[in-house]
Amino acid sequence: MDKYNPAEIEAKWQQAWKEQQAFTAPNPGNAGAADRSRKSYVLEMLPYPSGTLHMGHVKNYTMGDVLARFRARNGLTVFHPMGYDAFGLPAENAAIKTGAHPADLTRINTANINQQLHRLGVSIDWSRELATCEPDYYKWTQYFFLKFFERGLAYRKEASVNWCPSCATVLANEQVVQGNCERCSTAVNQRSLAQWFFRITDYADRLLEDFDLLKSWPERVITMQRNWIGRSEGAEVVFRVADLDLDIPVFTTRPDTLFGATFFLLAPEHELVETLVEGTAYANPVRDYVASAGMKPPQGRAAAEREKTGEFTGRYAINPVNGEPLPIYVSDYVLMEYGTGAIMAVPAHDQRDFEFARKFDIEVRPVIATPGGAAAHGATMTAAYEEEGVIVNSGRFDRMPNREAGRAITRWLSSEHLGQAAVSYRLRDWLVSRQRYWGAPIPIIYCDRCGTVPVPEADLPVLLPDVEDYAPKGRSPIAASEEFVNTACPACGGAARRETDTMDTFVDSSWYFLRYTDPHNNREPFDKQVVNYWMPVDQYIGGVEHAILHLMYARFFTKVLYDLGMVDFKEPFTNLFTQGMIYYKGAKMSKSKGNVVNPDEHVGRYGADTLRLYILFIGPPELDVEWQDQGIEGSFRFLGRVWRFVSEVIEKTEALPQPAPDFGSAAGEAAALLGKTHRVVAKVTADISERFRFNTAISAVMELVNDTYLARDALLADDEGRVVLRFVAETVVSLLDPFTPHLSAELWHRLGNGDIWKEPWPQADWRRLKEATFELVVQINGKVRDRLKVPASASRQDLAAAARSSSRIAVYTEGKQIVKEIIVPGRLVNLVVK
RNA sequence: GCCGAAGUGGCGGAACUGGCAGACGCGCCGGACUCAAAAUCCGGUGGGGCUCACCCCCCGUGUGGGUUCGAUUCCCACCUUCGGCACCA
Repeated sequence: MDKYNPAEIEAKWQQAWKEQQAFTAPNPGNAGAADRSRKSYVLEMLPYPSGTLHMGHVKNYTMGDVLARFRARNGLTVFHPMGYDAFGLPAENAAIKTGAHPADLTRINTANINQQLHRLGVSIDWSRELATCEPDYYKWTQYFFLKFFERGLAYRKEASVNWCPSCATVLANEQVVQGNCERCSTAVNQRSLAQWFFRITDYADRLLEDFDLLKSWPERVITMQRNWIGRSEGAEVVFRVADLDLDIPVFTTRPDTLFGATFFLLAPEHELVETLVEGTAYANPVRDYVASAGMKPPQGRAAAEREKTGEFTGRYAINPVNGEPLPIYVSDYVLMEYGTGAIMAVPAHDQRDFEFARKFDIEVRPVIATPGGAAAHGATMTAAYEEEGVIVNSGRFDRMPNREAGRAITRWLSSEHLGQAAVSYRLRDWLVSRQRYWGAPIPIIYCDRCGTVPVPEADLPVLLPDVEDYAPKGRSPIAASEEFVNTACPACGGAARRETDTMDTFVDSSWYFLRYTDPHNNREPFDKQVVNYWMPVDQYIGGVEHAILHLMYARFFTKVLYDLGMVDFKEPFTNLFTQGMIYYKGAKMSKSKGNVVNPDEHVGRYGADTLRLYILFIGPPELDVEWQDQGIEGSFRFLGRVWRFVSEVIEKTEALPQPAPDFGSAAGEAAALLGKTHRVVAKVTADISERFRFNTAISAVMELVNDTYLARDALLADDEGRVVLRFVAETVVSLLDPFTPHLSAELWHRLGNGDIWKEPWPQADWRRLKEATFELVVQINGKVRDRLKVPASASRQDLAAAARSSSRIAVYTEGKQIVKEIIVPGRLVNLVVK
C-alpha cells in the first residue's frame, strides 16, 4: 500500500482536468448544450488580483466549487466561470512606488492567482476567463457608459462630493464609511467639483420592489440595502417668504404636525440664503455662519449629540395652513443633500427641532395629544413628543388620529396648490468619476462648439494611454498626456479635449457576470440569447462586505440593461449566500496586524484537499469562524484514514466474485453499516443542497468512516462483508468528491472505475434508512431515568408498556400515581407522577 | 440611539419542527504496536458528589423571570460581543 501523497495526485488530476477541459460549459447551439431548465450558474465574486489569494478567497471558491461539483453530479449543466477585477488602486499605488506599469503588475498578479486557483482544484470553465482591465472588456464598459448617457442616466454636474486626500480622488457615497474612505480609512472631506454620475436614484423604487424576485437572499443584506435607499413618504409643502417674491419648498414626513411649526430652517449651502440676507443687517453674521459650517468635516457635522447652532436671517416664511410668519434660521443640522435643503421646524414633535427651539427661545406648540389624554404644555415639555396621537390646535383637523390627519392635510394642500404628496430617498446618485489612472477612461469629448460629445461607438475602446507619472495630483494622471487629451470633435471635427477621469471600478464589476456568458464576442458585449440562457446567476457567493456596494450597483446595472432591451431578466442574482469571515488569533486577518495565514503554505504541507476540507469543516459557512492551526492537522489525518481504508479494501476485494452478490441477505454488522451508509448519503445530500451546512456533511462522513473502522475486521471475514465494505468505500469516496476532488478522483480510479466527476451522485435507498431498533428514552417528570432498546415497529401502547415495566422506572413510580403519559413515537415516553 | 446577528466543555463547533445537551474535530489522559520514537489502531475526556467497578445522584447551553409533562430551541426583561445605519426632516 502506498502512502497518501497529495502533491502527486493533485498535480495529476489537475492536469487531467485541464487536458480534458472537464468543466467547459457549451453555449446554446453548440454540441453538448443542455436544455435551459437544467442549467445552473454558480458564481463566486471575482477576486481583485492583489498578489495572492487569502483564506477568505479559499473559503469562497471552495464553497462555490463544492456546489458546482455537487450540482454537476446531480445532472445539472453547471456554468462556473472565473475572472479578475483587475482595475483599481492597489496596482496603481504599487506602480507609483516601483515605477512598473500597472498593467505589468496586474498581469503578474492575475497569473499568480490563476495558478493558485488551479492548485486549489476548483472546477472552473477556464475558457471564459476575463480581466476587467483588458481593452476587449473595458471597451464594453465604455459602451454601457454611452448607453447610459444616451438615456440620460449618465450626467455631469458640479456638486459637493466626497474627496479622499490620501487616494487623491472622489468617492461615491457608498464608499464612505463613517466619514472615512472605504479603502484607506482616511477622513474624507467635501469638494465642489464637476463630476459624472449614474442616475441610480431613478431606480430607487424598482430596487426596493424587486426584492420580491430574490430568493434566499440573507435578510440582513436586504435590510441594509433598504436602509441605504432610505425611502420616506411624506409631503412637499411650499412656504412663501414674507416681503420677497420667493417660494421655498420643504419635504416633511410629518404633514400632520404642520400647525405646530414655529420656525423654519435652511441648510447653510441652500442657494437662497444669500438672497434672503443680502443688503440687510443680518448678512454678515449669516455669511460667517455659512462659512464656518463649510469648514467643518462632514462627520463632525453629522453627530447627533452635537449642540444645535444657527443664525437668524431676519426673514419670515408664511405657514400655508394658517398664514403665521415663521422666523427663518440657517442651521447646519439641515442637510442640503436630503429633501430640499429646507425644513419646517416643529419643536413639539421633533427632538432636534425641540433642542434648537429651547436654545433660541422659540415657542414650542404641541399639536398631537396622547391617544386618550391631553396635549403637553409647550413651555414645560422636556422632550419632543414623537409618538402617535390625536390632533389638537390644528383647526378643523382637531380630534383626528394624527396619521389620518397627515393624509387629510396633504390632500388639502394639494387642492390649494400649496404642496403635494412626495417621496424622498436617502440614496444619492452614483458618482462614477475617479481622478486616477488605472481604470476605464470615460468615453466623452468636450468641444467648445458642440459641448459634451460622446465618443462614437465605432471609436471604442478609448484606450488608456501610457504616461510617465502615475502619481495622483488631484486630477487624473492621463490629463498629462497631450496626445490623449487633444482630439478632434466627433461632431464638428474641430479641436476638442477628452475627459480624463476614469470610471469607478465598481462599474467594471457591475456586469462581468454577463460577459462570462459570451466572453469572446467582439461585435457586442454579449449575445442576447446566450445571456438569457445562462442568466440569472442561480447561486452567487461572496463576502457580506459587498451587501450594499457591488450588490446594489449590479442590480441597478441589470435593470438599466433590461430597460435597454439587452437582457430579459430584472435581477442578476436569484440566490445569494454571504459567507462569514475567518478570524485568526481573535481578529480579522490583516497584513498590518501580522496575523495572516497563507493558503499556499498549507497547500504545500497538506495538499489542497486537506485545506478545502478543513476550511469548510471549521464551522457554519455563513458565520465568522476562528482558524485553528492544529485543526487542519485533523482534516489531514482524516484523509489519511480514508486513504488507508480504501486502499485496504482495494487489496482485499480484488478476488471478489463477479458479479457482486446482492446486499439483500446482509445481516448483523453488515446490515447496520449499510444502513448507516445510506443515512449518511441522505444527510450529506441534504446538508449540501438544502442547508449549505458543509461542516455537518463532513462530520457525517467522518462518522461513517469511524463506524467502518470498527466493523472492518468482522466484515473482512467473508465475501458478503467484503462486498459491503467495498460499497462503503465507494460511497465515502463519492461523497467526499465535492470537498476533496483530487483524492476522490484518484481513489475512484483505483477502485476500478472511470472519472468520478462524470458519475451520478449516490442515492440513498429509503428502505435501508430506518434502523430495526431504537433507544427509547424513558423520563419521569421530564428527567431521563432509563433507556430501552425497542423495535422500530413498536406501537404507542407497546412503548408505554415497555416504559412502565422497566425496573428502573419502578423505583420512581412506586407508591405514586401516574397522572399523565406523553408518548413520542420513535423518541421517548415521559411519565408524569404525583 | 435605531436595526440585525451571535453568546453551548480547555478550543472550533453539533443538536433539522419544543423531546437523550456536548455529534464531529482539535487538545489532553490511558492502552496496543515498537528495542525506542514517530506514524497508526483502540478506549476515556462538561462540572460536582458518591458505597468513586464507568452503579447512581445533583448541577449545567450569557443573566433573571415566564409558558410547557418537557426549553440550547418559544415569550418577556436585561448583560456582553460583532456588523450596519446614525441630526435623513
